[in-house]
Amino acid sequence: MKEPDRAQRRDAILDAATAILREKGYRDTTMLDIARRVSASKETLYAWFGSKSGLFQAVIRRNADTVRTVLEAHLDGDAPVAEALADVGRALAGLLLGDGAVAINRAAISEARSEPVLARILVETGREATLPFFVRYLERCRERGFLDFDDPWEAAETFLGLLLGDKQIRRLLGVVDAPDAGEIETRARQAAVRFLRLHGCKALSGRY
Amino acid sequence: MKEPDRAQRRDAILDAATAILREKGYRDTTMLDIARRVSASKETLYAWFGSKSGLFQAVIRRNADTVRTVLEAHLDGDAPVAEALADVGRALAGLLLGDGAVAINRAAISEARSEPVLARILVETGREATLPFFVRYLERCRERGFLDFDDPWEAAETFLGLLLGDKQIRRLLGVVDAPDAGEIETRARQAAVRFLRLHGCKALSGRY
DNA sequence: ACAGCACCGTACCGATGGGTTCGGATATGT
DNA sequence: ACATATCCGAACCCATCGGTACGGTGCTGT
Repeated sequence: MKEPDRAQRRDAILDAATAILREKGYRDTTMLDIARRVSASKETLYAWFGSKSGLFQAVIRRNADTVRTVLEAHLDGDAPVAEALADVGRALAGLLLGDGAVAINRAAISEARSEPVLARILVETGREATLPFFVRYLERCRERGFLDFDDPWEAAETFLGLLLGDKQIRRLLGVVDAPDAGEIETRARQAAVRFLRLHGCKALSGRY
Repeated sequence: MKEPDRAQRRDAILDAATAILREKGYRDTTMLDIARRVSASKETLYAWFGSKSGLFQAVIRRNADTVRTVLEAHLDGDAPVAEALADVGRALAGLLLGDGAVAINRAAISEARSEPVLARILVETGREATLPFFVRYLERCRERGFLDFDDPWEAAETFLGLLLGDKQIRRLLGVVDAPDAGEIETRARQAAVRFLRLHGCKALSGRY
């Protein structure tokens, strides 16, 4: 198989795995399911990815890449702080509360005790790869006198808390649906407003 | 078996189930494991609880009862708002981030897609049974002019977000340990302070 | 044209665990 | 002391699924 075909096929397999993961959850997603959906054989899946866990590690990595790319795009402009925060809040809320991320997080959590590989990959390529950008952004704002806080990592976690509340847990438990565009918008705005109320420099009010 | 013995035995079974759940996770906890630990037979387990799911529904219910009891105790005094918030924050953080609740939440999340029973019970007996007390408390504070907000449910979620940040998710993913007493203390205090900064009535500063 | 490789489809293996059944033991109530 | 109900322990049934092996097929590069 030629290289471009190969990459395309690999993407198709990961797409199928993602789709079935969303439909049935990790435990109930069998390698045969995935093989059938893309008209591949189990043998090929094992040849390419080694194991079920390996296949889903690839799924997680690919997903995390797209998330990271989207996120960084919102943090390198020089928009007013309130807008930048709302922007990143919108993106983050949409991604983390969406069906895809929920399915992946469920998978990682299901296996967290016996086989923490998925969880480790998820955290490494997700939070630990993405949050530093946000932290650096917050520090830049502090240097310019727009924001005030002691620990930027703690501030970042505060923003996450304000943005998500306990909605992410309820999503994982399956008792609420993914937020629509309207809810995402209000969550992002509220989080930005409240974060500024906590950490915005009073002296600069109105100039954010 | 006499009634008191029966209740005691039931408790022993639920204790064993909880312990093994914490050790091995839901999927890897077998009915035989539980039976052996309490020197019971699988038949008895099925006679009493119907199924594995039924047994763990009972585990969740019993756990939720103790959580609710603890929580309510912190909300009916007339301590200063800041102290009451810190109190409930301490209790909540200790419980929700502890090994027991983490194991239960993992179990519910693992089964959330195919068999949402555990998740439903968890939410019904947990959040939906407990949060109303907190919401009523917030409303009382608003009536007395100590707090200011539009929607008490949203305010309650904000408090949860400030208290937990994304620590609960990282706990579920197994990448951080349960917080020690010191961390719980600072989380609770910080959450209370910040919540008051957002929703405390300025006019009453210093009188909370 | 032909050798070689990758791939498909299917059958198979081994282990696991939920749930059921049954024989024998123990306790309860009369 | 006897009848009844409950419980233990072990064997059993059965479905599932990760992983492997194999025979057949089509594309690739020479």
